[in-house]
Formats: sequence, C-alpha cells, structure tokens
Amino acid sequence: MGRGKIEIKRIENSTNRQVTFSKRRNGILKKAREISVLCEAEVGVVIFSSAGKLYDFCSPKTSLPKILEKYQSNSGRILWDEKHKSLSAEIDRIKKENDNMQIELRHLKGEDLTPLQPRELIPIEEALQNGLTNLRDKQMDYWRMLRRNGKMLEEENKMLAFRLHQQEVALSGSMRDLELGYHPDREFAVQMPMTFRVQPNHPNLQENK
Amino acid sequence: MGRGKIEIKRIENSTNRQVTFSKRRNGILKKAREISVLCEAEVGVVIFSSAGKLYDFCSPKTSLPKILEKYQSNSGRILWDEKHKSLSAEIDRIKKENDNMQIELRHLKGEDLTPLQPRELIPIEEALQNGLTNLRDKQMDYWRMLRRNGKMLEEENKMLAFRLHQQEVALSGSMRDLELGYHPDREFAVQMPMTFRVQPNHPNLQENK
DNA sequence: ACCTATTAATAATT
DNA sequence: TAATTATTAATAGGT
Repeated sequence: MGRGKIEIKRIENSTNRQVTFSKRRNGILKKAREISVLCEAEVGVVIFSSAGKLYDFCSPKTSLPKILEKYQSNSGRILWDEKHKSLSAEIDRIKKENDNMQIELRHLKGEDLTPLQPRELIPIEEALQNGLTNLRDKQMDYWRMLRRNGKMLEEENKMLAFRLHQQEVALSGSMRDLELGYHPDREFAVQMPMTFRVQPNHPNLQENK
Repeated sequence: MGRGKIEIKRIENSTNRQVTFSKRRNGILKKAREISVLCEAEVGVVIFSSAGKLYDFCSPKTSLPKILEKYQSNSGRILWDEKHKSLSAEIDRIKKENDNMQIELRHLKGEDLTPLQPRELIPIEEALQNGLTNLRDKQMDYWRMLRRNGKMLEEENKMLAFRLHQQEVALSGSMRDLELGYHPDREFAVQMPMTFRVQPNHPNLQENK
C-alpha cells in the first residue's frame, strides 16, 4: 500500500524509517482502538520508537495494569520485575520462619509430639523446665517487691499515725487553751513516743497482699 | 476497506463480531511485527477477545517484562502498584504473626518477662505446666512401650532358649546314636519342660532398659 | 475458510 | 514537516 511494495526488513534510510514509524504507529494505535470498540476486545499496545520514545494505547474501561494482570493469570508467564521476585522471596522466607516457630510453639505446648523420637523430646523438656524456672524466678521477684513495698507502706503508716497522734495532742491542747484562756508560756514539746506501733494487720496493707 | 464502509461502534451481530475480531486481530499483530522490523521499534501488544482468549505479540530481541519495565520508567505510570500493595500487605501480615509468635516463644522460654504484670504471667505458667504435662505423658507412653517391648523380647527369649535346649537334647541323642550305632525304633519325644525359665536379668534385656 | 469488491493504509513524491 | 496521491494491504460481506 503505497507507491510501491516494500520488503519487510529494516528501512536503512533514517528519515524514511522515522516517517514510516510515525505513520504505521498511528495506524496500529487506530486499529487497536477500532478493534476494541468493534469487538469489545481488551487491547493494550506499547510501542517504543528506536529513539526510545513511548507511545501506547489501552482500550477504554480498563487499564494496562488490569490487562497485564489478566495476561499473567491467563498466560502463566510472569511479567513482574526483580522487585516482585524479591518480595515473593521474602514472603517465602518469612513463611518458613513462621512455620518453624509454629512447630516449636506446638511442641512446647505438648502438641504434635507423636512423630518425635524420645531423644528429640529432651531439649523440649529442658526448654520447658528452663522457662518454668525463669518464670518462677520472675514471680519470686514480684513477690519480694510486694513484700518490700508492704514494709515501706508499713513504715509510712507508722509515721503518719505518729503525726496524727501529734496533731491530736496539739488540738486537744488548743481546745484546752480555748476553754481555759491562752497561756503563751505553756509549752507543747513535740516528742516521738518510741513505743508507738502500728498494728501488723493494718487495713491498708491488706490490699497489697 | 471491504464491501462497504462500517461505523466504528460495537458490531451487534455476534458472528460478524467474532469474524471481524479474528481478521483485525491478525491485522494488528502483523502490523506490529512489521513496524518492529521496519523501524526497529520495540512493540508489545496484548489482546483479549470478548470471550477472554489471549493473543499477544512482542517484538523480537526483547520481552514483555522488559518492555513493561521500560514503560514504567518512561511513563512514570506504575503498572504493578496493585500487585505490589498486596504483596507488601501480605508481608506485613506475616511479619506481625511472626512477631507475636516470637514474643510468645520468648515468654515461654522465660525471656522478656520483666515488662509483664504478675497477672499476665499466669497464662504463661499454665501453658508451661500444660506443655510439661503433655510431654511427660508422651514420655510415659514411650516408657510403657519400651517395657511392653522388653516383655515381648523376654517371652521370645524364653521360647528361643527352649528351642536351643531341645536341639541340644536332640544333638546329644544323635551323637549317642553315632557312637552306639543307629536305632530306627528309638524315639526322641519332644516335650516342653514347663519348669524352664529364662533368668530375669537376661543380658539381652539390659540394652532395652 | 475462501473470495473479492471496496475501503483504508501508506510509500513515494511534492 | 506536512500534504498529496498512486499503489498496496486490509477487510466486510458474501459464498
């Protein structure tokens, strides 16, 4: 179609090649549009000129990603790039790690032990014993902390009770002053009664047991 | 181009549509091949028929993945966004699962318990106790199996020892025959001596303890 | 699937 | 680079 028939091989004349590219490119894109409308086909076309310029067409109501997704599932060929491969590889790696941990967890919980040899049960038993030992240590720490805390509260209580006692003494003194009249010389010496003791079963301590 | 001009709109007649699709599809793929040869263009074409059948072309010396890679970097459009997102999402999901299991494992091993409240230690302790119980059960099963096995071996030994005894008796009889001459009438009745017993500390059983 | 009249694409030229 | 046009190629409708 043209003033003469041409052979389908590289056009050596650079200008001709570029002109032909331009014309035929338009032709293909037009044909692509037409077939997609006429026949309800999904079409994707990507063309790079030899200079690297991009031209493309995609049938309406879809998109290149959609078409390519369909292409992959339909052809079985994998289009995705290195990044995808590495993501997939990472997924595989993590899944494997996951499986191993799952197995270990099951074993520690005493599940799926049947296929194991007695020899293989030993490290699991040790892990469990160890875990229990560590846990008990931790619980012991808490217990000690609570006891220590209780003792501190006890001390604080003792101190507060003493202050309360002081105030009561002071208050009763003031009351007496009010009743008997003010005596500026009178002295209310503050003394700590060393024999004062909080009862060991002080209510406040109950809550921290 | 044809017996009549046609409007570029969906062909209602299904047969016509299919025929036209077939013809034009070939046309496009041919054009794609031609432009790629004539003009050194890189071309990728993907066509789906309305029935979902796939046809494609890719210029020689390249591949669809390569073309699409180039397409992405050239157009800035990302073709794999969706796929990427879903893969990334899956990685996140699995990693989370992974982390949770890792924490659970650590806890069971008695590690990283410090930030936990005493209340949170209880289920861990229960899990460990449970695991240990299950494991001990399993070990008990093995032990019982070994014992049962040992008893069976003991029985077998008893039987073998008896047979050996028989043969010794028969052999010594034959020897006597050889020494005294053959007496066809002579009878070697086989009797099980019921009082025969293998010693409980039979050497073969030691290995299975 | 093939045929062919007709339209559409395009190579060469301007 | 764009328009023109002679010619080939594509294809619509029929068989």
